[in-house]
Amino acid sequence: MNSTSDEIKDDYNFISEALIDIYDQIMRIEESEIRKSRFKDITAKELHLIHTIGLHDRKTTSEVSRVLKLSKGTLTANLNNLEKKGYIIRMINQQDRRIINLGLTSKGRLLYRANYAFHRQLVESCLKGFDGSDIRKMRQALVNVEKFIDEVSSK
Amino acid sequence: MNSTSDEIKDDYNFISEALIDIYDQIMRIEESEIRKSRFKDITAKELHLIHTIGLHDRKTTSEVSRVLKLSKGTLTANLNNLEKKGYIIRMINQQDRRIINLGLTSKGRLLYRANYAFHRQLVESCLKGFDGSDIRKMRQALVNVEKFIDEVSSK
DNA sequence: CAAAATAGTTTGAATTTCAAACTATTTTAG
DNA sequence: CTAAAATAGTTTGAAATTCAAACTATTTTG
Repeated sequence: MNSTSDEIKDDYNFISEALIDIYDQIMRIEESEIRKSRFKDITAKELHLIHTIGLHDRKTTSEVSRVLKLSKGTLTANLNNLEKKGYIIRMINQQDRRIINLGLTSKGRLLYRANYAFHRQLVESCLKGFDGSDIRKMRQALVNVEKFIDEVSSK
Repeated sequence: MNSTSDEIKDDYNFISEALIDIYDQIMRIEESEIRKSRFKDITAKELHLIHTIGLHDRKTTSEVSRVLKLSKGTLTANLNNLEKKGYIIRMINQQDRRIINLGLTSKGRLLYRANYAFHRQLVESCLKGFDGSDIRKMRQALVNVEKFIDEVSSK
């Protein structure tokens, strides 16, 4: 297929505008879907934190605060909330007792999987009708964005 | 090109995970780039608000709070901040003097354009090496996500 | 083994948010 | 035509979120 430069420019604008709107909406819908389920006490931010803690990684508080770019104090507060609500557990590392390893409770793991399923659904709907080569393109686009982000942040 | 079902499944996972990370990073980098420029007093949220107010729309406070899903009180507070910092103006609507129409000052318009340029750069880097038909696919993917979001929110 | 470094928590202040009450204005219904 | 209802936006007070700095407990280093 061929395209004039103007048509492509128009696509760029469309994509740029759509991206801004879509992300906002996804965050909102992700939270509201979760709140319709048995996990009514969870915010989008907490979802993100639970996703970062992950199923089997036993990450430390410092690791998580570095990844999420939250101060250690803020993360402690967030973890207290999630612990109170029964989603996460703190485990003292027996090799180095300064360190807390983080894990999900069974409730936390259920939530993780529900959220993961939602993301999958979203990606599947996004790529509906795409073949293997289309999907590879999509992947490439994301790699490009990651590269762009790296370049901008390291300059 | 041909792909096995397993390869495709792997791509789905990659895309799903990448999307989660990327959004977070974009927000952060967007703010940090803006803060390196003459607009040092602006947060990512304020950037989003300025984008929503837009260059020429003269939206009302209610419209903006509906779009951004912020309470009217919260929006009033945000607008006060941006007004104090010289980015926006409130204009009393002379047809209906209850209504405030919102506009950007020249400083606000400069910021809008700088942010817009950043988004364009991002999208351009994302689509580097893509031809017209690839780009159309990309557009389709976003339309698909929008449709998914609409379906989920209306069900 | 004492000093420095590290992991995580606590503290106090600043910011952001919301819902509800409030003010000003316009629309509606009798 | 006017009193009541509705609407647009602001104010208020409380709750939640965040951060940096001080702090506690533990481990590493010299």
